[in-house]
Amino acid sequence: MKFASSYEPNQYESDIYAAWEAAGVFKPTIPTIPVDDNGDGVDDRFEAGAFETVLRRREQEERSAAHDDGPAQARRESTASNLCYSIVMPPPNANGNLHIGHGLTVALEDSLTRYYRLKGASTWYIPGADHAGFETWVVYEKNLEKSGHTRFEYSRDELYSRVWDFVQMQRGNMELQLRALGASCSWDDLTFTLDENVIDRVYTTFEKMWNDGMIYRGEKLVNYCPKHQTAFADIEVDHKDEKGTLWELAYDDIIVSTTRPETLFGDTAVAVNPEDERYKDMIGKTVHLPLTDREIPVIADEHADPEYGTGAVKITPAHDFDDFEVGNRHNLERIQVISEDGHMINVPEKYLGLTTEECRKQVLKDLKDQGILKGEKKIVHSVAHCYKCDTVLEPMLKEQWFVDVEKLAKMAIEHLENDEIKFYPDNKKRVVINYLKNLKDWNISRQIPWGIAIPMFKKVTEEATDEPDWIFDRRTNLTEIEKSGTRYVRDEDTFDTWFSSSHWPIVCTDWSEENPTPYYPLNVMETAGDILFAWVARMIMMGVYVTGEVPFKEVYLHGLVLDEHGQKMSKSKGNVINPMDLVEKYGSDAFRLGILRGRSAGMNQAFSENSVIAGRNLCNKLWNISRLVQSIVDEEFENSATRGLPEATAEDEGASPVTLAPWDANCRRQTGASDPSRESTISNSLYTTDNMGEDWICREINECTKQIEQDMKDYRFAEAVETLYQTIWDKYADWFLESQKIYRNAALLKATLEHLLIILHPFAPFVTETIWQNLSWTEGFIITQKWPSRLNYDPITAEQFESILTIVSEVRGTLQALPGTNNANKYALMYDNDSLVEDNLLLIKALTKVPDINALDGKPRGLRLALANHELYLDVPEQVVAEYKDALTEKILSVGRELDALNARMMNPNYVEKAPEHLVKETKDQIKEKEALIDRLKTQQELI
RNA sequence: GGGCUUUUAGCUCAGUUGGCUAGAGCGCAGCAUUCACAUUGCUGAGGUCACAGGUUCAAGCCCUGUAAAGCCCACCA
Repeated sequence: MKFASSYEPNQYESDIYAAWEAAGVFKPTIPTIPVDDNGDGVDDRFEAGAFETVLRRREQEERSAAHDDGPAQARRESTASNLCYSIVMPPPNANGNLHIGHGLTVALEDSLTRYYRLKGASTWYIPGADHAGFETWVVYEKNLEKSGHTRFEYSRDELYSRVWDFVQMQRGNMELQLRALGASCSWDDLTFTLDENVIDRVYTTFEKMWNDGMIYRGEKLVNYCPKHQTAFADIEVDHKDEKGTLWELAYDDIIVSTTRPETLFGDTAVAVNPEDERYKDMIGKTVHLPLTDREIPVIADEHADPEYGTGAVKITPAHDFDDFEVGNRHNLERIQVISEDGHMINVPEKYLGLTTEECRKQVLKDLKDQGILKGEKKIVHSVAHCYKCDTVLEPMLKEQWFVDVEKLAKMAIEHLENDEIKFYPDNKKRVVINYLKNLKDWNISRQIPWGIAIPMFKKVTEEATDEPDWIFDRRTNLTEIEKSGTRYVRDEDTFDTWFSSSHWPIVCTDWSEENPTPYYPLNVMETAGDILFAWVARMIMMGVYVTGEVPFKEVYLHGLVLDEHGQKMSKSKGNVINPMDLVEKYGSDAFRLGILRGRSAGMNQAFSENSVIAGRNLCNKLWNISRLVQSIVDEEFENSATRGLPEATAEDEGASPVTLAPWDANCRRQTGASDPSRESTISNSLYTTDNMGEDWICREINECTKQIEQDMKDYRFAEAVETLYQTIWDKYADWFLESQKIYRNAALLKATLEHLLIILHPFAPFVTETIWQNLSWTEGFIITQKWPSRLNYDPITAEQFESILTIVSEVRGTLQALPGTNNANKYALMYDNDSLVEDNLLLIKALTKVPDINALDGKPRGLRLALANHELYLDVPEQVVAEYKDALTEKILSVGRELDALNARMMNPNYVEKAPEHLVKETKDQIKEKEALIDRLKTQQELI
């Protein structure tokens, strides 16, 4: 016996993965770089006919799902991109560990990759690693502080190289974990977000934008974390509702409302609504700013809401986003009173150097003493927090680089409205368009060293020349450069990580204008729904801007993986599930099957260990199915000389160049091959279907395969897994294999098992490959097999088998319901004039476990089964039948209720008139059947 | 304020263009045991499909409204 009695994933998974990797099966089969082997000056990948066999298969598929073809579609027709399937991995943190979300991502992406690989595409699943700018920086800075140092002791370049070393030391776990999850990605093509080609591409884009006038330097308010001393993009800000106080302060005759009294030193106006009668007379006058000797003007601006607070608002353009806008409209001075490390500056001596919090207390005290504080109210308002350290963010006036997004957004919207990207779930497309329509200019400067340096240099001002103040230059390894005799120093800031990430599909596929690749646009972008704006929207803008084409044809967004009670996982709640623990405990396949179960696009959904256990059970079931099938096939083929099994012709074989030696009894790989004569017989056998169950299982497997094809097209992973689960377990094992214990059909067993293994492989790669190798019927890896074509069967016999299923189920149910236990082998079954039963005596006997099945001799006796079309009796003594009487009455009643409902439907003239004909006919048939059934049950009842 | 999503069995979810006598897994109850598999097999219980109206021969599905839960964007002096 080659197979152990249960499947132990840990014994096989890493070996299997290593074998795949060594054989190079993860690499795309169509080259990713241009080739011109025939020397005709044309990129061979784009020549039609180069991959005829694949193309033919593709065409068939395309034809069945033909849809309108835009110009881009037409251009790609008959080119290599038609045969390619590309997908990039959202890069996990290079020096981190994978969390449950990565587990889901890999399960989804790798299932797609493996499916399309089996379908014959040249698949390219491109792995990535993220330098995780801010995250990594925070961790590094914490370490630095622990060792008693601060970032200010080092230059930017020193810090960069220190973090680089730090990351290198920590690296590697993530890649190992991706392997453990079975990700069939092309490791040679792993892209790190700080790779040279990434930086290069980012600089090229930046230069293009600079030349196009889309980059500007501006002093604007940005959200600034005083602790981390860096600015954030709007999208990185965590808004939280908090309780606060609204204070009312008397600025002479006007009472203003504020939540931030300490910023009053930065006030340069008081605004009232132009329509507000209360303050009309004040407009244009000045008021005294408390605690200072300044006078500030009263201005009219729509921003002041007469309904809110006192209707008058102090304006601090340097420390509030709305006030900044008001300041711009009225040309107000911006006075910065809070420094970048959160202390008071440009304020009277008394307050100088206080933290904002200390200052607020002092200011309130002084205002109260002077009678200026007129009132306070508790309110709830939303406050911006640092998403990393939870510090309250300070709106800070800073010179930063901005991208004018108007053109970018407009182009992206055009392509989106042109339906060039299909979204799953589809409502997200509208959400993205809406976001892009309201997008504000994008602050791309970050004040952290760990990232891509902004390639801008500032003129050293002492030297007065006509040269521009800022110039673009790629030499960011230098802090200072000279150009046209003028000295320039490098801007110390780095790019917002999303600026470079937005190039991901371009850099991963190595697209360039000179060498467009058939792998761009990607077939699908699969990622988490919560980075729809930060990443997906930006990739679309950047893709269109750089390449003129959308970066991907479809977007699949997954939701959050919640805990088993639908709660968000968090360290503080202690409900975090580590995917690697589950892989360790139940195997990679079990994890993948478990996490895909019950999951649909865009939804935050619960996940529990139970679903992984269900997955593990399926793997074990499949393992044992294979064990049984192999034992039958082995036995049958040993006698095959006398049986004369037919042989397949050459074109039915799926030859593959890679071979693995089979495992021995201890599931370790042997060096030698197994008996070649036996192997060739098995691998060449063709099947015929000899009985109804065989036709039936072929039909069911075909249905299942078709279903999976549709599900994969629609990204319905959970449904695909569900279908497989039921086909393998309920149909193949519980019915077909049970019947094969009676009628053995080795060639069919082989064909069907291989078929099932292949269609399960995208979801459970390890167990299917392990079994494939153990069976060693067909050469090569399962991962590179062909997606199976339909099995041949006779539909009429397949349908007839359903009757057997009904009979067997009814016998089992009735036996259970009869008084007493263990009834199965007590009572014989009798049939009257029923050829279906007569022809399948052995099978029915085996499935029902009744001791005997006989033709009825003489008058009917015993218990008649509740079957409309079959005359079957259980040979039960009258006394037992009498005890069963209540159950029988209940059955008659329940069938009667069903019959009433059907009759009511037919009594409705509108139904008969308007419903489709086939439904009316169906109802009529059902009525006939129910009537017959009731009739039989009633005779039975009278017999008692 | 604007937008999105969800509500179906004890739990987690399916239910695709209306044809439903509403399904699955887990859980629960009963029965089985030298069988490929106890990570098993068989049988069963369990649902006014959130609520109220409407359209239709027919509504879990379509329309209108209500309620509850969750999310996103904007505002919040």
